[in-house]
Amino acid sequence: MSSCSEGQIPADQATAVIDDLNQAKEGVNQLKDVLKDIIKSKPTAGKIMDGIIEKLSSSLSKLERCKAASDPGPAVRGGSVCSDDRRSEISSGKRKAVPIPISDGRGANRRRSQASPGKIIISKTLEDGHVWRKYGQKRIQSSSHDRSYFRCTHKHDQNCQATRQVQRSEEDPSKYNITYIGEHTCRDPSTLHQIIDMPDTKETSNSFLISFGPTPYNNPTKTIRQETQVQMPMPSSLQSPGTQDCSEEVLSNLTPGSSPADCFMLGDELAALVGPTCHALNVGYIHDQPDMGSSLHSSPRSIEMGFMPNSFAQLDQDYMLFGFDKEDDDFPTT
DNA sequence: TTGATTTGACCGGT
DNA sequence: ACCGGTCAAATCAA
Repeated sequence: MSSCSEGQIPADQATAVIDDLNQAKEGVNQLKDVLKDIIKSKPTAGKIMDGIIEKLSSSLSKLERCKAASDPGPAVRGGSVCSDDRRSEISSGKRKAVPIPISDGRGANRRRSQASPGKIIISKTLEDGHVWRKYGQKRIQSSSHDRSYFRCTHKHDQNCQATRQVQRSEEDPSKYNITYIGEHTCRDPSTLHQIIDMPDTKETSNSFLISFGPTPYNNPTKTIRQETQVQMPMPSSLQSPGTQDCSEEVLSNLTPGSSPADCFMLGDELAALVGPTCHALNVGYIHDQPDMGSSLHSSPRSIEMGFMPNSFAQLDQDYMLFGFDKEDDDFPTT
């Protein structure tokens, strides 16, 4: 994706793909939460999911840059395109161009623009696959709960500018309002060796191949194996959308084309299907449009997971293949 | 000992 | 002046 040039990706298509990636990312986050017990016994599973999240974040960042390049209109404002929003504010001329005074350390370029809200998510869990370091907590006037401020642990060693703000929901204190600002540009060293760079889209069409195994970078044809076969009937939650609460909702993702009803579902039956020795993981997707239902089927050699309309993923011990079919609506369903 | 969290201070934007 | 975001010393925990 680094090869993308200005205007190469239409803004609307980029928005759709970004939206899909965002939902895939959140789905993996929820999956990780659901499978936390399994992860304890099989840490590799957790690392795999961390790798997925990292890669999705990286792809999102790249896509958003492409989108910003092809659509430099005002809609870009408020997005998390720039990895360093403070610098962007300075470069835009709107903010005071104050270099960080080193003398005291305190008081250096404090406030970020309130017009850059970032992406707001309501979640029951604070876990999102990234390692955050809390750097502040404030009582906010408009809320009865304190707001916590987190930055990426790799801010200094990898100059990762991602931050998030966490606040308990006013309506439902069991949930958190999480505002993500900036994109992760870091790579967790614990998973770095497991991740290869995204192949150029010219070679992979609409699919992205991510390797989590020790497979050499240039050997993408390694046989996919499935140690445990699982039969996966269509979960009831996938057949009757809209009746289950979403554990995480994207409230503001800066992509007007997405529906508020879009969310990931991780039914208990799905979690129950994944045994402790199973390398296959399920992510279900619910959409309010019946003709864009989720896809989920299994075979002895692979398991395809319905993430979202026009997308799929294959997960194995060593590979995860994400497919984002931009045009075809006839991805097979069972 | 080292890294993470807490917390009051500082500062910029409104 | 007020509010909110960030810093960094102090403190805590592993």
